[in-house]
Amino acid sequence: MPNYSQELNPEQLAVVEHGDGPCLVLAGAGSGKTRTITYRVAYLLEQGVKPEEILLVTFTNKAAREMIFRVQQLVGSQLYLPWAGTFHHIAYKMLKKYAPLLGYESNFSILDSEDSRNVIKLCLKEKGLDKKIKKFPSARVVQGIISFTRNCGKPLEDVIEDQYPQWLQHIDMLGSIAKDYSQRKKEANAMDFDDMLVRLFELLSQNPRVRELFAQQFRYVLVDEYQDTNAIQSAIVGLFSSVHKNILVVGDDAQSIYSFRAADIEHILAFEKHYPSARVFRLEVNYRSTPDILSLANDVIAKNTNQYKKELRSIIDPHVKPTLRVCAEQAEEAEFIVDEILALEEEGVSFDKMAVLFRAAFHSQALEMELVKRDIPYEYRGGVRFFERAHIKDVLAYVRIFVNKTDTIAWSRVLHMQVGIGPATALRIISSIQSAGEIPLADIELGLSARPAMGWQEVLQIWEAMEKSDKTATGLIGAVADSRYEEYLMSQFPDYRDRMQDIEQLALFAGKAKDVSQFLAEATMQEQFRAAEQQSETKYEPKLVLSTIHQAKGLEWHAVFVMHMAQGQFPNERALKQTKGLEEERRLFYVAVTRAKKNLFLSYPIVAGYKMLMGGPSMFLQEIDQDLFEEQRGNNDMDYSHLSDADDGVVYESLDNGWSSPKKRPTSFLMDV
DNA sequence: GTTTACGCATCCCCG
DNA sequence: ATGCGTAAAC
Repeated sequence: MPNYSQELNPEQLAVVEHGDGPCLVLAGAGSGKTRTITYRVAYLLEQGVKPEEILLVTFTNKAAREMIFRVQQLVGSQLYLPWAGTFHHIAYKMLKKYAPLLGYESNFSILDSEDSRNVIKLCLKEKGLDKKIKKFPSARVVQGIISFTRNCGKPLEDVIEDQYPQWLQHIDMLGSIAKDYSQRKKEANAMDFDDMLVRLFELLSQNPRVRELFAQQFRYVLVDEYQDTNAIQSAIVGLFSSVHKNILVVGDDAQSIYSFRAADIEHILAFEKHYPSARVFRLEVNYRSTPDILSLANDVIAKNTNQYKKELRSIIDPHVKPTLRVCAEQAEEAEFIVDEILALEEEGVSFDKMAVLFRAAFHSQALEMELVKRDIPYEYRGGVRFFERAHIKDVLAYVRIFVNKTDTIAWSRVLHMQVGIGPATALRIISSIQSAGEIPLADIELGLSARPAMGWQEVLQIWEAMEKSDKTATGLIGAVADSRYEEYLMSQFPDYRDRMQDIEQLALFAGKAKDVSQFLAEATMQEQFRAAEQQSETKYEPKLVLSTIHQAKGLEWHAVFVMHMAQGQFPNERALKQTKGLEEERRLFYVAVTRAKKNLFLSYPIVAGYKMLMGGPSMFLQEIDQDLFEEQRGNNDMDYSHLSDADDGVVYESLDNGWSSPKKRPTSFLMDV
């Protein structure tokens, strides 16, 4: 059993030993938040609370795994916390059981965001909106509008007025598309990510008996990262704790950075209003960063007004002031970063103890070129997730139709893989299957001509192989892979060997799942699983981390570089147009600097690429106390006078392959049309 | 009528 | 890299 008073500081201890009732824990960056939660759980268990009486909601799967692991270490046994996980995991578990109450079959499919976008494309096409008759938002934008609306709990009109005023004239059409989209999903017995939350809320609010059952069971509700919850999540949490009122939320309003997916800082700020009897605790002792870094961080966040005032205190000895490096251009910024990294490595800081952070993914392009040139191993956090790779999704689509024959989205994917079957034939086959109901696939009359018929036969062969398998997730994947899929990959892609290896990894992952639906759900809900290729590396090699700031949240490194701190880039121009956008950008900067333990380097280029004038230093650099960092300038002083007449000739050109824009923009790119 | 091949725009703010 | 619109091929 842990020795609480010895292993926790007084602030943390107070939270852990808090009795009953609502409770808000404002946990600053690096203040031992995870530690506090895990000790709290251990404490509750020690008080005789049963594992199934604790609901522990986290933001990511990784956080859930880590907390479960650490609680296990504390209580020293193979403890099972059945209700610890992300909102989506918990929702899935409940929805699976109560699907019929909501009009779903319990074998419902889960659509990932690409699937859902494809359905929206169909809806748009149906309305004749695919042609550019009149300007209409793209499928991606429509998806964003619908998703945001559902998560923030406001009417569509409000969301469009606030966030998408340029589409106000299409408001009725958008509403109609949202309806069509919803209906298509329902017909396919499928839920998208938002449905997982919306349907759970429906289940609890419309079925008092179900709500009572869970609310009675959950004597203690704990929510991590509460500053990033959206309206529907916050409502769900409220329902779960409606009987015992033992709701403990942990978060840091200063790190609320997910408003683009409807997270709202107001939930944490208004917690006391919502739960008037709430006790508030603050964790302000920071175990991560030097005082030099924290002084800068505190000064950054002090510029925000909509927040709980906090002051992080360091317990570490001073080290060095943060550095601000003003660079002539992107290449020099990259060189500077690489030079510093090599110098630190020389001092014994290995590459994996350092990270370069940036506001937007493409900011790292110039740096990556330099890293390749200088032969520095790095890993880019981001890119296509394992379960979103095309070939993985192909195989999953076969498994999905096997589990849920009405999954038209998966069917469409399966059919389009066949040569000879295009959109028209696919549609015909899908509607035949839908109306056929329980009739075996092979018996369905389709009346196809020769070429499509051949493709269909191949699908049937794979289906039969799945029928003959042991029907476990691993067996089904094997059946698909052993059938014609390898040939298909071979015919389509030169790198088919790598792709087949991924599918082996998939089969391996499938071995861990309870049953096939569980496997499919896990696969779709694993937001950050990319382990396959990393684990199969022959030798472990420490790598420098490149990451967006969003992805860096919750992590820490010995040395952190925040690059591209130029006006227009960070704060991001588009983000500034949002209401309360500036404060969120500032929080993002705060998140970035609080990742650093010992060394913090800030940098920005004056020009980037060819003839592109950056906007000078970020306002975040200008507004803070200039004594809090050491400013350095590059050696090669350049003459920028030729750029000052940046009239309508200024062109935004990115450096390489990616996608350079050939069109001239009417004004500086900073205006961002 | 359907499918496929090919050129060109677009994806990039953030998960 | 991917996704689309268009035009040739089945």
